[in-house]
Amino acid sequence: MVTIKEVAERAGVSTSTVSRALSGKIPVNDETKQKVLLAVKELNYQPNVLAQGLKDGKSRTLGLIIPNVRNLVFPAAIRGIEDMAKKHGYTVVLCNTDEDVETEKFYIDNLRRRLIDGFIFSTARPGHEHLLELKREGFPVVFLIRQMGEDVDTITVDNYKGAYDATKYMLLRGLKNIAFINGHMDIFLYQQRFEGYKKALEEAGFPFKEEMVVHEVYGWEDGYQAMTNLLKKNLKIDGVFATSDPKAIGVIRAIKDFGLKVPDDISVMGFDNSDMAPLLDPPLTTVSQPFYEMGAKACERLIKIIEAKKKPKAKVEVLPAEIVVRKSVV
Amino acid sequence: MVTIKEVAERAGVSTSTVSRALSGKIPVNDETKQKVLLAVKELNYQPNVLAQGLKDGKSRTLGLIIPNVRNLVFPAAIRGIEDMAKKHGYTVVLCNTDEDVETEKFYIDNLRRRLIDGFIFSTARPGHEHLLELKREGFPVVFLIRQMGEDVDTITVDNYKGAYDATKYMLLRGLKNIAFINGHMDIFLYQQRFEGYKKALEEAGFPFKEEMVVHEVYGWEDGYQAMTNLLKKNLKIDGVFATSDPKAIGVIRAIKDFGLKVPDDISVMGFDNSDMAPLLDPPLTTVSQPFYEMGAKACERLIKIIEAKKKPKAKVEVLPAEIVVRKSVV
DNA sequence: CTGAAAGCGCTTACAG
DNA sequence: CTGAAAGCGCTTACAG
Repeated sequence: MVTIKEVAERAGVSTSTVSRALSGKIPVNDETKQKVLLAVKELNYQPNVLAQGLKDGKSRTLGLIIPNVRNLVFPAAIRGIEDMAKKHGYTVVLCNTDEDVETEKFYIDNLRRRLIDGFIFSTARPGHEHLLELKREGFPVVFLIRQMGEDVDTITVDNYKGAYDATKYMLLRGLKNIAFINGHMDIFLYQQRFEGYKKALEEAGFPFKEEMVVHEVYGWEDGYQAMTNLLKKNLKIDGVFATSDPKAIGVIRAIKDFGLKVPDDISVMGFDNSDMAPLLDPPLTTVSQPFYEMGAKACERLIKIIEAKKKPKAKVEVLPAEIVVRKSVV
Repeated sequence: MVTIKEVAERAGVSTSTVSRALSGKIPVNDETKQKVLLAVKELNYQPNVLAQGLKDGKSRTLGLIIPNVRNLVFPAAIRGIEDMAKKHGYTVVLCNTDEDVETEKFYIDNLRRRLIDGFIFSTARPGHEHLLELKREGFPVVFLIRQMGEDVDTITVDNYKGAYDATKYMLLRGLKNIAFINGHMDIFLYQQRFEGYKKALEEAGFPFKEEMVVHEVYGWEDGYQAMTNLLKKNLKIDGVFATSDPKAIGVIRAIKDFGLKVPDDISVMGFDNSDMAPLLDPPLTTVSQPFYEMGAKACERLIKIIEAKKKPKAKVEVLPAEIVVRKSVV
């Protein structure tokens, strides 16, 4: 790699001048500048980012910590982050934790040694209070999708209203016995979705029934199992609200395997509007989380925090969660 | 961050000694070593990776260049790479190019300035000869999934045999009119799959027909369109071999929308065995590429190249592509 | 406006 | 075995 020294020699100036001509922050005589720029071009000089980083303690690198890239919801978010990072000259390091706290801590440590400039986490949940600590230390942190309190900048969706609207929509379509297949209740967004569901039922005069609700369901296999169990209980279910697309996929499969039809016999509502939703059979009616935009916003926010002179006050940004009507609800 | 200087002071030795005690490569008196280790522990010292990198020109970071994370086939591969990188103390930067050469070059430049140690590319195809150049320069490079010649280390799958076997399998199941929905023929693996298809047909005494083959199809929308066009031509198709799972998804959708059944009226074979394949309706019979393992192997190979004293000769590793029988073929 | 010098946090060849 | 010094490639306060 060609270094600043070689450029300086070729341009007949000191390395300081080269540095200044390139940074643009400090005035340099125009003629000198031209000489430098010429030498830079001729040698195809590219400053060494590690050396720059060592100087000012920044690496122009962002850490993205998620449970698992293979989860349907992340690729779109990653893309949003990536594109925004690129636009601002940042690079992003991807880390999968499988929800494991130790793995998460390992990555945080590891990346801090690399002078990472900030983190985006999609892993917030009880047991991960060290993330709040990181933020308190003054380290740039943004939460994406999952929220934990109000003290960390967060990009999320209106999970309560999304679930409320979805349930109400199903009710309006004439469904009367709507089961609820939910995720882990220690994750805030699943609490909110549950609240939305309950509220809509209540307002419609059909208070929710314990036996129609299953929590702690994760992924499509689990969703399949949960739905199969429900089906066997003969509860006259005519609709299911699955609080994620993967769960909905398992639910639909279970209904079909039980010999019933979606939506003719049982309607299914998902949550996520992941890339797969339109490809299912029937195409999935679901609540949309705009993952790409959310990722882009989270990244933009993080960069703003990193580059701010004084840290702005944390803000939780709640985007609307809208129903995308397709074919899985009557 | 605590620096090596503080550790040295606390342990009452020089920074050189701290460095040596930690590296382990150079002998240090056992007692001294213990003092150092204690100080390291007490201060929770973590060496600054940027500073280390500046010294030996390495960053312990790998660049992964793919067309798009949102393509179904990549998440599993990424996970394999990630897990292996973590095991060896490397970090990976993810870059999406959308197949654009300029974007790819931008990332390569950008990452080289960050002293990236090596690259994994899943973007090889004509027009990307600069990747071969990179390798020729002595830069550690591995190709994943897509191959381009024999001069770069590559982890791929036996695309010819996979396609041959899949076609033969369909033939054996009694199918006689098998259409072929293919990707861009400038990508080597699509050439190979096409060859495999032709060979199997030929051997069975049904030489392939031009009107049954569509090239340049990308993604499920395209697959839908291609299949719809084929269907309208009334070619008595009883089977379709789509050379990627996304295309197969579009093909199945098109067949259903045409009022026909899969596999009763038309069988569909995919290629990839992506995470979605078992979730389709019907579950997709497809040729398996073991993405996770391929990613892990590519990463392992890259690290081996990076850490080798003298560069090993490039090797193209071809893994078997096996048929995963599910329900989309009679 | 420009150069020489110091320093970012490490590692390692050179002495001892 | 250990320390002082030099150096990795930059940037920037200090002089001029």
